[in-house]
Amino acid sequence: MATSTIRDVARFASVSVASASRALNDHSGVTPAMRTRVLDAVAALNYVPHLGARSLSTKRSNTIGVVLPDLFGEFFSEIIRGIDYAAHRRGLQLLLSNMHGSAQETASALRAMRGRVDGLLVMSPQLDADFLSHNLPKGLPTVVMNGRIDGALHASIAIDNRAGAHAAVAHLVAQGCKTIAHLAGPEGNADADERAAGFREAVTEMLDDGEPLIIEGDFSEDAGIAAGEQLAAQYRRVDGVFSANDIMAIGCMTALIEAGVKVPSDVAMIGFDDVPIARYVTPALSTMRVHIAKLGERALDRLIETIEAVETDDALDAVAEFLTPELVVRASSARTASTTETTTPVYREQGRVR
Amino acid sequence: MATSTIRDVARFASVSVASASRALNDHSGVTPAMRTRVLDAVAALNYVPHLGARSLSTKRSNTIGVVLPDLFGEFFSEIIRGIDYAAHRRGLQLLLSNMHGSAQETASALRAMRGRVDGLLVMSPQLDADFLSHNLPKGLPTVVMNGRIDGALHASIAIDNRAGAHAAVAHLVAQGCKTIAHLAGPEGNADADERAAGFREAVTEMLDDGEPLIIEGDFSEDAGIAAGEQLAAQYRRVDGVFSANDIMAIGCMTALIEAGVKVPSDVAMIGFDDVPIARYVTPALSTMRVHIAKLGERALDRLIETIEAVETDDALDAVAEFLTPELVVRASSARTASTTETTTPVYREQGRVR
DNA sequence: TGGACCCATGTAACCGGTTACATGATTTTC
DNA sequence: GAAAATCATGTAACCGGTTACATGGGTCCA
Repeated sequence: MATSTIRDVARFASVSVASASRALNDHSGVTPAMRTRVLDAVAALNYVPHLGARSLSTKRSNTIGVVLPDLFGEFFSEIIRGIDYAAHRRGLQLLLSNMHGSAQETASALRAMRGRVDGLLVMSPQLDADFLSHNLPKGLPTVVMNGRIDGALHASIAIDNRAGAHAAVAHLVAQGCKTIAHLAGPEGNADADERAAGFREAVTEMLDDGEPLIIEGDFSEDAGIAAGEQLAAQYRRVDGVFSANDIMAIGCMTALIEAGVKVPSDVAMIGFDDVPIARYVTPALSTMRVHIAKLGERALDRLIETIEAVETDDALDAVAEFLTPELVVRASSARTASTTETTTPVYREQGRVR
Repeated sequence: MATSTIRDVARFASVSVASASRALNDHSGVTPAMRTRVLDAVAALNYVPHLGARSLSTKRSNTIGVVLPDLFGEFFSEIIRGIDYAAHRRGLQLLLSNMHGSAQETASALRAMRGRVDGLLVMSPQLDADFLSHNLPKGLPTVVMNGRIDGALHASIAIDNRAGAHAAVAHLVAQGCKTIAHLAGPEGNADADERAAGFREAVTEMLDDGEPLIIEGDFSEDAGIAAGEQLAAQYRRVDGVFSANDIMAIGCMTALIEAGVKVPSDVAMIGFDDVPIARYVTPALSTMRVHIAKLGERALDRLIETIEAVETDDALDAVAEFLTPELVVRASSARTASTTETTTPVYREQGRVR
């Protein structure tokens, strides 16, 4: 049996489509009698409204488009979880589009959102504002997550990578580290670049130790392992490592330990992100916690604000908002029994798992 | 400036909307001259087609609806990754809907897909086939992942939990375990129930040891910790644990070790799923690997087959398909230097990380 | 030169909803 | 008791695309 339309319902109930529609949408001015007639017909025909058609006429889809780059595991699920949480609270659905690969593909992913969503959440650590504003369907409210906030053409929300890097370095220095290396993420990635820049600043500020030491990486575990092996071969020089993300830190730590280097006593290690795994490795990894889910949640909230502003014609300026990472001290960097911190509030693990 | 429609394009190019549409969709029988005129207009007006409108008339949305329960972390991201991978290959988008909570909500999530998607992927470890067939928009191709395959009303794909449980128990037995306990998942969850059933069968089959020992759990780390504490208090009786998922196994292992119980020599431990964390804990966790991403990928592939079958009016029967988990031996259960396995091909870790 | 045929283009209906406006019945008001 | 106001319901246009069918100009062939 073919699925039925509102006209079938109207015919079955011997009323007009307008009445059927009104009854279905709880409009005012509908007789109880009329309402029950329509609802009976709906039940009899097992009618389910066609939401595509509805959104065409109402210009409201109750759907938010989410465009993400090809993401490293934990980060991906957490950000989706956050977005989904906020969306679900408002009865919104998510139209998901991962852009594996080329700018070409990204452009088409962005265009494919036109007419299907009420707003767009875009995460683009490697794309610049130009590209975005050129390829976003005009008039579609958009919030950029974690991008380069060049032109401030769109509302955006991102991690305060610089502050995070500062806090991480400050922590290592407080632990007595004299020579700190940075295990960097892929060049061209906005987050990675900012973390490296923050590291440079912090090191020249807090240690008068000549050139900041940077090891190239790409956010992968293998890069961390390679770095660890390299460091182990010359480890006398370095007594602290600040990695641009957790997974590299874990790889690096593994390689160091395998080579007989003691963590944290020989080399203190701190990562970035606080992915779930960080708690489970041995020694547990200190890190700059980014509340990834909250980032997604907040991004969605701001998108809603933007959408509402557009509807009421309020001009809302494209403010850039930042989430400050939080220092989490675990075994991989804890040299002194009690650590005092100044830069950021210290979050202490509640125990349980090591 | 308001976004432009195809009629604007047609007017700008001084052609009919039909021609504009044909030119845009690469139909045959369009003069090169016509095509360029239209494309010029498109460029001039920065026209982006309204995909909602298009799918209303073509009855094709190029979108797949995905309805998932509120998922424990790793599983969620992996399954989405798999689905997304297969979808992306075909140029499909995903409309995501998590059903936190009630059946009521689930029903509305399912209905909300009507008219927005070409097919549906539903994961419902706790819903029965009745509920589904009653609430799925009629005529919408659907593949059920990991559900109870009661009535075989829909195509489905799931994990062969029974085989997995058998293999896990066989492995523990091969390691010399005499008294094996099962750390169970939440009752009512199809996967959990099947794993427990498989465990019961395997134990009565391989060990003539009276009543199978089952500890209640709920898939959470805390449940694992509680179980570990409980076991430690009486550990002489149990020398092997098969946990219904990895995260409970990890919690259990942590609690055991903290209580001075040696893993694997006192108690051998094996989990289920092979979430990424399993490799990183100490000792690394043996597990039944479920290629979660592949599950999602395969589900999407089958959905496409179903959709195509509907289009060509081929009847395609609702076959249930199973993915067999793979035994992965790591330190948490490796008592003998070389382990020989019979039930399932053994996958050996490539090294690197510990 | 005229009819058959081909082919590019245009006209208008349609997908399945919503809603502005028209209509006619009922109630209110003086 | 007639005019005005109110209100439930119906008619038809509209959202922005696609496409069946109509149209008319050009080519081919007798």
